[in-house]
This record gives sequence, C-alpha cells and structure tokens, in this order.
Amino acid sequence: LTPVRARARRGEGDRLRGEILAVAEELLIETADSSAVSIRAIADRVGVTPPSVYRHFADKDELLADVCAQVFVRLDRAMEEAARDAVDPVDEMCRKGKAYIQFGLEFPEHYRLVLMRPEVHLHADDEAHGRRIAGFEGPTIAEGNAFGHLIESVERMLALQPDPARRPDLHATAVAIWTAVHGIVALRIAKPLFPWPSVDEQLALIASPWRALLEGAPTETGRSTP
Amino acid sequence: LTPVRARARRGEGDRLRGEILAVAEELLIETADSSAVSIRAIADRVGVTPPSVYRHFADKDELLADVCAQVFVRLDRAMEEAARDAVDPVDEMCRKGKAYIQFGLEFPEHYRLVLMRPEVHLHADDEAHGRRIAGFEGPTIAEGNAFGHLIESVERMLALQPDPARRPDLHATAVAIWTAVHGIVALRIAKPLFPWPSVDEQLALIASPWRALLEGAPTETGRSTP
DNA sequence: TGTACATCAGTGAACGCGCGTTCACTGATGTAC
DNA sequence: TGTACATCAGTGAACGCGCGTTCACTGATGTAC
Repeated sequence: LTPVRARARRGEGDRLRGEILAVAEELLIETADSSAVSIRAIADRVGVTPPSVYRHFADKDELLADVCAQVFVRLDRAMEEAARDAVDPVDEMCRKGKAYIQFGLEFPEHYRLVLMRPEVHLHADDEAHGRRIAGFEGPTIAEGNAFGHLIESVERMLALQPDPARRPDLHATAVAIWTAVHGIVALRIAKPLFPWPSVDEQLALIASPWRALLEGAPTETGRSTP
Repeated sequence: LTPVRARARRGEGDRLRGEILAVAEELLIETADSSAVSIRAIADRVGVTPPSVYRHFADKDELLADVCAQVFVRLDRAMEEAARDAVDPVDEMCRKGKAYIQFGLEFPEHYRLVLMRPEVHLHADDEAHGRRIAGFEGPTIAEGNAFGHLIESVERMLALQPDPARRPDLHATAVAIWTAVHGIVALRIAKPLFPWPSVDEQLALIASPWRALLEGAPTETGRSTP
C-alpha cells in the first residue's frame, strides 16, 4: 500500500527538489486551480512529508517562483522550436505567435500562473528582479528569455522594410505582437464558454490590414503564412 | 469606539445588502487582492457580524457574483458615456476602447475579478447562464451588456464600408477589438513593472494599418480621433 | 576488516491562523385586539 | 391608549477545515581511524 520511497543518497539532495517541482506542475495541470497546489498536496503526491519540502525551498513563494521560471523556459523553447523551420521573417513571426497561443491553450493553468496574475510581492528595490522574473526581460538572451527572442524576430521582420524612416519602433512593435496574442489566449482561458471564432480566424483578422499594406508595398523577400 | 449601527427597519432589509456589496467592492479596490475579501473582512467593515451576511446572500459565491454583475454594469456605463459625444462611428469605437482600457487600469482588481479569472464553477447545463454572467452576452441589450453595445458600435462602423462584400464579419470584428484592448489592459495589470509604451502609442500602432487602409479607400464620412 | 562517529535527508507532532458556515438566541420593530 | 404577541434583522459562540511553517528527532549513508 505505502510504497517506501527510496531515500536520496548523500549527493542526491537535488533529486527530491526536482520531483517536487515536477509534481507541483503536475498538480497545476490536473486541478486547473493553482490554489489547490499546496505544500501538503505536493508532499503527499511526492510521497514525502510536508516539512521535507523546506529542505529544498525556503518557502512556498520560492517554490512557485521556480515553477514559473520553468514554465517560461518551456514557453520560450516551444516558440524557438516552432520558429526553427521558418522560411522568412514573417513566417517566423507567425509560427512563434501560433506556438505561443497553443502553449497557452494547452497549459492554461501554467499560463494563468505566469501571465495572468500580479507578480509575486516585490520589494521597492526589486524592480529589476521583478522584470527579470516576469520572464520577458533578462540580462542576456538566455534560454527562457522569450521576450528577448521575440525582439530578435521582430528585428528581422522590420528589416524587410528597406526604408528605415518607415520602420515602426522595435520595442513597441514587439509589445504590440505580444499584446495581441495574449489577448487571444487570456480571454479564452478566462471565458471558455464565450462563442470564440477559431484562433486562425482571429489571427487572420488581426494580420489582414498588415498583409494588405505589405501587398501594397512590396518587400525584399516573399512571404509565406501557414 | 464602537459606533452602534442603526438596525434596519422592517422593510429596509435591502439596506444592509447594499452596504455589503459596496464594502466588498471597496475592499477589492483597497487591498488589490481579491483573496483578502473574506466574509469576515466585509462584515467587519460594515460593522456587523459575519452571520448577518447570510441573511442577504446564500453564500460567498453569490455575493461575489453580484459584485461582478455590478462591475460589468459600471464598465458598460463608462463605455456608453464615453461614446455619447462621438462624432462618427470610428470615433465612437475609439472612445469606447479608451474607456474600456481606462476602466481596467483604474480598477485593476475589479477587472481581474471579472475578466482575468475562470468563470465561477459552472454545471453542465449552466452554459447559457455562464455566458450571461460572463457579462458580455445577454438575452437583450440591457444595461450591463457591454458586448451587445460593442456589437452595435461595430455594426455602425462596418456600415461605413459601402461594399457589403468587403465588410468583415461582424462578430469576429467585435471579438478582435475586444481581444486587442483586453491584451493591453490585462498584461499591464499582470506585469506592471514591464516597460510598457504609453497606451496611446499602443492603440495607435494597432490602429495604424487600419487607418492606412481607410485612407486608401475613402469612407462615407470623415473621421476624427482624439 | 571492523568499529565509532559525523552528516544530513526526511519524519512526526504540533503551532496558530483565518476561513466559510451553522445554530440557537435576542431584542427592537411593528401589528392586532 | 395599552397590552400581548408575531416578525425578523442581527448576534455570539462555536464547528471543522486546510493551510504554511516550526521544532526536536530518527536513522540510513558515508567517512576516519
């Protein structure tokens, strides 16, 4: 009945840590309710007593922050992977957008956790840290820096406009794209019963005026949208 | 120290009900944390004991649902009022969008409560009800039916396009507009520390391709955007 | 090879807390005679 | 005008719950001699 958990060897202290993080995520997906993810529930599922968690995490906030960090890494990875086979910058952007939306719809509770709640309590001088854990701004373009990668993609896309004077602002454009896909994902998660058009329809409608503009003013390279 | 609360007269049972709703909202704004809004905290602030709340609301869910309904009515009212002096359908749309965003930024915790959380637990046959309490779809265009009013505005705007064949889908367009403004508001609420462009900048960037298209194809009436 | 000892991953019991909700009640307000 | 009574808004005390966290501890794992 009670499968005896093998105790970690001396050097393997991090094994339980990993299991805790994995289970926390598991519970998040299953219950679709982040308030159901308690230290006790996690410990139960891992097969360990609640206090053991504190050997690996200072408190619940730290644990959740780590889960969030993981989620961002995964989101970033999904987008990077989707963009790998892109044939041109616009295609790259479309693929990233789709991957972003798919990620949110597939893991709504993850998405809610990291992008639909206020950031965990931040102290006054915590701003930089706050922005970093926001997952969309990092000191370097490291793994998990989804916004950094987005910026790069937008840069490539904007370079298609040969006249620098007619190029929109880089940061503002990236934010606009992020905002657009977030709107689609976040409202669906919050209001699943609303009669939403298909995601493709939504994306097409948003993209249509841009497409029309681009067709009016020919670009350096051809475009292909899936 | 303890100001004695005047007890309601026979017919005035609804007075406390109103006070409870008002205080619940007050707490929501002040604490900016909907989990801090407990029956006990509400009762305390009203100057009454917790059980009294149950004379007016079946349980906490009903209370919160009522607060949400109020919030939607207010949001709708804000948009309708903002649109009153519009000079043309496009102006009307812009004003509504701005009012929507302003409402969300001014009452972030209200906004989160009704548009950034999953709808309260719904039973299988609760779909219609669910959509109704979503606040954006009602049986009639009554007060509080913000989405219904949005649809009407979009209809007027689309009518500017004289060629019906080139008119985009009504519902899809309304959803696109809702999604766009929601993205702007919701991300700001969730990530206040992110270096956002100004709201006007964000709106302008979204609107710019449409504007360009409209300028290319003249409409029946002139446009004016604040 | 054997024994004493240090390490430290995980335990068991308990803490104090705030929560939503219940129950039998009190006592002012209004009504009937 | 006065008294007995019904109504019902609000009370006080308590319930059981799950939570995050603490503390002194146990006992297997590894190390030194």
